[in-house]
Amino acid sequence: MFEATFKALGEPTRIKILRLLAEQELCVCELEEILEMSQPRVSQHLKVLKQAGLVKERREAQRRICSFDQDALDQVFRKFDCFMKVPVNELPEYKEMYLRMVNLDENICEKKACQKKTRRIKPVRK
Amino acid sequence: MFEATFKALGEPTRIKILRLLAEQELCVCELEEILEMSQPRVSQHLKVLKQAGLVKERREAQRRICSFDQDALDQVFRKFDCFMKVPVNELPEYKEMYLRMVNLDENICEKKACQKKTRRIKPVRK
DNA sequence: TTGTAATATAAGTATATCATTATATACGAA
DNA sequence: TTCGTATATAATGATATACTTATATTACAA
Repeated sequence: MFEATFKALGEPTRIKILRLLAEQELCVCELEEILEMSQPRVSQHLKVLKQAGLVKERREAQRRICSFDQDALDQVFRKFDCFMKVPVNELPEYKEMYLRMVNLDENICEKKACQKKTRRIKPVRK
Repeated sequence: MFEATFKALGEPTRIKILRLLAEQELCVCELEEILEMSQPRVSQHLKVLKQAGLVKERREAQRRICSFDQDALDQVFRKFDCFMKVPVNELPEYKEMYLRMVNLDENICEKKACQKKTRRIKPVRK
């Protein structure tokens, strides 16, 4: 859910595009000029941003005017904040992990080390 | 600056680790058990999270106990929010882009199309 | 209806990232 | 000081991502 958003934000070119769009709406061609980047490069990054819901598009003649969706971003951040702060046992997708967490053995590490030892056929220590 | 953070958050395994650490501090071995993942896998993702400043580490005998740094995350988000909301001409690293933006030619697209046309040696249209 | 502007997509390549297996390191206990 | 636990790192392979060049698509204008 927020993965696409964070991935989109984790790339410098996309950050630049987003920052410019936060200032004013721009078409692909204008971004190309401002960023001094090739048209496919801009276009491809815009696609990622649109799929992440961070950029909206409006058409005007042949141009596609892009704009930054601040509300969408705020919403993702709010959701992420909730996700991180709610007790983990209230997250269905973490149910199994939660059970393993509360049932953690004090000596879990030693047990694992033991497993490794038996698995290790040829230790070959220098 | 926030790039490392967003990159770190844009990966499902790291999100899981972070979410678990938000519940309680855990050592590598315990994460390994809860996530049912290999030790190097957990260790490598933790490294990314630590480098992004999202995870802190405390030593206790041989174990390294990891914890989630909520304050660091909050701070990154606040900084990002400022970055996105401040006027772009106040961002030194955007100075040149800003100048190109305010000097945008109305007919920038047509000019670019013209450049392409002269560059295109062999159009070879089917 | 055809040409062209504006943008998207495809193909190819280079680099980055993720996972695994194997090995190294660091430190405490015996 | 040696052994074993806990973790880190290296090497490798597979997949993903970013960028370029080339081409396709779409819609307006003549």
